[in-house]
Amino acid sequence: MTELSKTYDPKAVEDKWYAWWMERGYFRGDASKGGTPYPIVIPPPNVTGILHMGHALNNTIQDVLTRWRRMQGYNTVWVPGTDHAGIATQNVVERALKEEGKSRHDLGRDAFVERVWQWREQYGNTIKNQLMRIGASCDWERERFTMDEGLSRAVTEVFVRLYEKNLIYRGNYIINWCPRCQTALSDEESEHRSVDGRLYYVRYPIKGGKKKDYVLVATTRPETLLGDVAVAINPRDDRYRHLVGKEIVLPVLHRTLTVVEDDFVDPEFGTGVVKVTPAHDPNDFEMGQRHELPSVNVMDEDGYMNDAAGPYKGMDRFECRARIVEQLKEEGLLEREEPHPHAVGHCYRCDAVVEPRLSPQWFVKMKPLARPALDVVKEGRIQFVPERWTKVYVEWMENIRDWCISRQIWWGHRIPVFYCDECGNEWASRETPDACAACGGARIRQDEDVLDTWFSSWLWPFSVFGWPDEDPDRDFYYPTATLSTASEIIFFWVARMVMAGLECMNDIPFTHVYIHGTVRDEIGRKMSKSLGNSIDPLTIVDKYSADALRFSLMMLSATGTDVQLSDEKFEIGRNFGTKLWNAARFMQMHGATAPADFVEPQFDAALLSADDQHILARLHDTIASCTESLERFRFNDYARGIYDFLWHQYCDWYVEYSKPILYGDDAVRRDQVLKVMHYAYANALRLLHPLMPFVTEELWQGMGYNAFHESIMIAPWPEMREIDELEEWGVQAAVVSYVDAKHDLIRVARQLRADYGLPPRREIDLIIRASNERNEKRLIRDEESIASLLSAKKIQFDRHYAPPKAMPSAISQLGAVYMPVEGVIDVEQEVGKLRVQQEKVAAELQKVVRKLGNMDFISKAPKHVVAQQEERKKSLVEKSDKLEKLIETLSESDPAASQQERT
RNA sequence: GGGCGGUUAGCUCAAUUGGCAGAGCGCCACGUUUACACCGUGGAUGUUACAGGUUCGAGUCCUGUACCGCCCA
Repeated sequence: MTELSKTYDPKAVEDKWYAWWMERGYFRGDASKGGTPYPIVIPPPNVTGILHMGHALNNTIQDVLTRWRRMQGYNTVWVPGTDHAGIATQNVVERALKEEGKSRHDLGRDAFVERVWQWREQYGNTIKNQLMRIGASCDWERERFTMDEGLSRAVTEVFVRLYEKNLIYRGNYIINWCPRCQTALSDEESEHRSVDGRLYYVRYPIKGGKKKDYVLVATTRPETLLGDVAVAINPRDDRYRHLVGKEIVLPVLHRTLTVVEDDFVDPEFGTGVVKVTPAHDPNDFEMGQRHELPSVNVMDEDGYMNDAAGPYKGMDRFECRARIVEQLKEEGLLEREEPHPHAVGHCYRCDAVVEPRLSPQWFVKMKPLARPALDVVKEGRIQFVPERWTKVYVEWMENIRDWCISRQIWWGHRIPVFYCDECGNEWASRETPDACAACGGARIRQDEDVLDTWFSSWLWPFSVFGWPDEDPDRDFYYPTATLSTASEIIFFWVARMVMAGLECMNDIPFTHVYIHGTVRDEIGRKMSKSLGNSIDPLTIVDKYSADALRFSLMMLSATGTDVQLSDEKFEIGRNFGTKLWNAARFMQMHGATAPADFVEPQFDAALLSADDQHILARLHDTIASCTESLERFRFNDYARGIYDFLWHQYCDWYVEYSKPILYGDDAVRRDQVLKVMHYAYANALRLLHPLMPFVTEELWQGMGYNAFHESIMIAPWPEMREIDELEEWGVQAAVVSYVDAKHDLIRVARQLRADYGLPPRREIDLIIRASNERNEKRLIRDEESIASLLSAKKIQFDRHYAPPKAMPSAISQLGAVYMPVEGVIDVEQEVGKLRVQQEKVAAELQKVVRKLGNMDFISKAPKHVVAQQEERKKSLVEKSDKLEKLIETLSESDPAASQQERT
């Protein structure tokens, strides 16, 4: 046992223990050891990522689960890694190139990809190191990257399989296009945000008609009229029957448009007539298909207008919008415009306004994959926590649309599809072929596109375990246990993993999905880089310690609800760590006795005092509640449970109780107290370890508990003993309740002291009139500690005490407390105080009496509730009587007498 | 437009199957006490958003309203 320093210095400790844990290989998962597996795969952060509070929260959750299950003896593994974040990473490297005045095209594809790898070598470990700083017990030997050779093979394998099953196809459709990143996006990657747009009402002249013959069309994107091929009306809309068969003149370009009838048109929206632009709107595209309309694409991939835009060629899309509006005005074709807030898609990577664009892309056919993924959730084989997310998942699955997986970038898994320029063959291949699979021709080329990053992430729960190769680890660790993530990721990732798991492994990827809340700032805004309101977790680690960061996050986040953070919130964790530390120092000061065996402590029942029994019972309550809270993903209840035990049970009561004994000279009692203390403390440390790994390890070592288990990390999780088992140790339930009542008595007496403005240290005399003989005996046995807790010089026990004069007094469950004070007491004031108490009791009593007088209550409420109320009535009546008696005694006493005494 | 969540002490949030509304911070008073001022002791603070309903009993269940947030179109 080394002496603990006066204050806890996390900086000196955290790196040391992390390195030691690594060295001892505690994080390593070893399938060959068997047992019950408890695997978690990390939601892979972007390789470009730096740790933000959301990561800190999510990874603390995973670490708590992992460390807890590891202590419980599960064969645990937490697999870490990063994903290659195609668009984001390419953007980062392109930005760096731009500084050098180069573009990726200057380098060429191979050199550019090489450059990204270099970047990754240099900067890709940032988040890994940060996870280590917060104590994440990942098995780093298993660290994976989605662009690794093995994981890339998994991607190719899945692509080829799905291609061969016709579940992957290529087609010309409207997709979400980011003109800045110049790539297609999936529907999920286009984030809809409300924008203050305008709705423009444009006159489209009827061909051959007079000037007043026109149809009025409403649009939010006037620039797309350049690509119009028709106007559409609802076939049931009588207002426009006359248009059928007419031809319409497109403003600006004067092309001829047809009129089509389509149920899709909502007669209520705008004028009930819509322009049809198949190349620039998904609904119009479908209408175009239905009516065999041509598509006119008027925009290039960079968001500038192309040849088809005629005079507007070469103009930016927004500039073009403004100019078209101007021209329409000039020509008298803009009837009116009105404000029109509507949702507009934005690129989730660069925030540019997404442009619907007709282009050839690769898609995954989702319906066949979704069906089984829906079943496993509906059957409860996969459970969401909190449960409400099930519905979100189910609804998305039921309305699933095909997944656009091709991206027009260079960093990522290149689509393993090959084309033969000789025979036109197209095929998917696991290997890079030398010749055409059909004609043997050598003029073959690979598809230029790469795959969506999520196309590799959705394989993560099994690709990290070596799939598609045979792998004993995968047999053991798949399916994984819990997936912890944020709600934004349910569609992107969780849902797709379930589909991939069922498709490739024929089994679910995890049994539980824990959806944690969103981290917000102190005024409730989501933390984001652009708002600049983020709190950097590493700054918090430096300022308050990793344990404080972890503890505060868990304490504040009720299951799945959002967390509002500010710097000061981390003081909770820091203060708690300090409290813990000082409790250990206190124990250490009081003797170098070797700690008792805290697993099978073998207490001598005869030696257990009431307070010993009480703290043991409370400890086991806490073990039960912490364990249950963790099983139910109730992390804040877990944090609160151990916090309350250590601070309010152990430190506030037991340590205070122990002081007279430890400072006294009864060696047997001293040993007993220390034995109980160490037992309780060592167990509490273990309960706390998953949450505050560093300080608990430091204390484990510092207190010498390593004699039993060399590290707290591998010490067993405390085992809950039922009360009957505790009874065998000598813990009696009745005694435990007595101690609760004694605490109440002490509180009441302290209040008395405070009411009379006595400084805490000033010693007083007390008289206790116990309510019965049994309680009196118990109290007498505890006299020393009661006196110490109340700074009483002397306590007189007298079951028939009648105060000779007016005297401050109070009532507790165990009896009345009298405090003889020097000098006059204000009888009136004292009586007044008691009357207030009496009124409160009377009010309560009245409520209870009314309840018990209600026949409906007696007959309909469960028996135990009625019994509870009767018990309550009894104790209230008692209390009321005692108060009444006190008031009487006081009122009868002669103030003059005490006046005399004073002189 | 559809869906989900929220509204409880000054602030941030708890409250299991409906059964005595709690915690942390902050506030007030006292206190440097020989583990800890990152502390101790005591105290004050509630129309549980609003309006109905069900029930012996509602913060909790039902209906509606208002406001806030998120997701999807």
